[in-house]
Amino acid sequence: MATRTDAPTRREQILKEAARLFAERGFHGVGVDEIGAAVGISGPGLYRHFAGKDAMLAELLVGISGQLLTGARRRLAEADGGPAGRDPEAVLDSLIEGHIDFALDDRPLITLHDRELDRLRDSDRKLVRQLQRQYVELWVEIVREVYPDLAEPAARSAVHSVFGLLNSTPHLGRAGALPGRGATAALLHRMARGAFGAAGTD
Amino acid sequence: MATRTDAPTRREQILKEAARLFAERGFHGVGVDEIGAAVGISGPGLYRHFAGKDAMLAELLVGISGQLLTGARRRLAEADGGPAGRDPEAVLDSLIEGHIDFALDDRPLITLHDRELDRLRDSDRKLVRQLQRQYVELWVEIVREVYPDLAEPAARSAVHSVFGLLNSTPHLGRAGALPGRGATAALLHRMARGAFGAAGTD
DNA sequence: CAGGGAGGTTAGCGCTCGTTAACCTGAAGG
DNA sequence: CCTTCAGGTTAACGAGCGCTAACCTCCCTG
Repeated sequence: MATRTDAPTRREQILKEAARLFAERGFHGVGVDEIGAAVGISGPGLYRHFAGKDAMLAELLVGISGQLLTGARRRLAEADGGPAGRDPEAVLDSLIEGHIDFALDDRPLITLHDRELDRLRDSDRKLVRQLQRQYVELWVEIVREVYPDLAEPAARSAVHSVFGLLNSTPHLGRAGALPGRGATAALLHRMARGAFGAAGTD
Repeated sequence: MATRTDAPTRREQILKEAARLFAERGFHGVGVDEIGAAVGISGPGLYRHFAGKDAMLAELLVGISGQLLTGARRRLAEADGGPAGRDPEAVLDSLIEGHIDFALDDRPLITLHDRELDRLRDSDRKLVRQLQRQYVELWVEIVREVYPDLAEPAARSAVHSVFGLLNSTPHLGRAGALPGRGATAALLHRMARGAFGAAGTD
C-alpha cells in the first residue's frame, strides 16, 4: 500500500482543478484560461502537460472508472481470501463502503462520471463504458448472491438505482448543516442496504 | 382535470426538443441551429418564440420545478381531504408515485433538473432553487411523520438521496432490457420505501 | 381588396474559445 | 561555460456560436 507523501505533480494539480471546474460549470462551460488560472499558470501553458482540453476530461473519466473497478476487485479478493469461504453480505457491505468513500471524498469526480461521458472521443468513451459495465456486473453478481430471489434485470436496475442514491452526495452539502462525515456515510450505507432488501421483496 | 387533446404548439415542440438535446449533450453542447432543425425550422427562426437560448433553459427548469411542487401539493391536499384525517403513509406513497411518474415520463427534464441549473440568470436560478427547496421541505415533513425517530437533518439527507435513487431512470434504459414500465415503477417504489425505512433505523 | 402581423428565410457581425507559433528563462549536466 | 530542455509567456489565428438585420410570404381581418 503506497501512501503518497510527496507533493502533487503539476499534472495532478491540473487534473484536480479541472475536475472541480468541470463539475461546477460543465465541460463546455469552462475555458482553458480558467483551468490554467486555477493552478497559477495561464491558458496555453496547460499544453505542456496535456494534448488538449479533451485529453484532461478523458484522463479524468478513465481514471475514475478504473479506480472504482480496481477498488471493487480488491475488496472482493480480500473477502474471498478469508478463511471461511466468501461471505456475500460482507462483500456487499465492503462494496457499499468503498463507493461511499469515493462519493464523499471525490464529489467533483462523481459528478463528472455520469455527466460528461458523451464529450469523449469514441475510443475513450468505449473504454469508460466497458469499465463501468464491469463494475456494475461485479455488483450485480454479489447482490444476487445476497438476495437470490432477485432476477438479473431487476438486480441490475437496483444496482443503478443504488448508485443514484449513493451519488447524491453532491446535493447534500449545500449548507454545512449535514451531520458530519461519519454519520452521513452510515446513513447512506443503511439506506443502500434497505433499498436492496426492499428490491428483493416481490 | 384538463386533458390535452389539441396539437402541441410550436413553442411546446421547441421546448420538448430543446430539453432532449440539452439532456443529451449539455446546454453549451447544443447550438440553436440544431434545436431549430429538430423542429423543422432553421436557427434564428427560434427567436420568434423565445428571447434567446437562455430563455428556453429557464422556462424548462422553472417549469419542471413548478410542476413537481404543484403536483406534490395537489397530492397532499387530496390525501388531507380524505374522511379519516391525514394518513402519512398514503401521502408518502403518493409523493413517491408522482415523482416516479415524472422520472419515467420526462427523463430529459429530470436530467436537466440537477445538471444545468448554474447556467441560469441569477433571478431565475433563485426562483428554481426556491421551488426545489419547497418541494424538498414538503417531503421532509411527510417523511418525518412516517418515521418520527428521524432527526430533521437526517431526514433531509434521506430525501435528497431518495431523489437520487428515483432520478436514476435515465441510466436504466441503455438497452431495452428493462422489465417494462410498471415493473420498473414498482421496483423503484419498493426501494424508496426500503431506503426510508432503513434511514429511520438508528 | 388593401394591409398588417405572425412566422419564416439568409447574410453576416462580433465575440469567445481552443489551439498553435514564437519567444523567454532558469536550472541541470557535461 | 556553454548547451539543452522543461515549463512557462504573449500574440494571434480560425472556427463556431448566439444573435440581429433585412427581407419574404402567407393568412386573417376590416
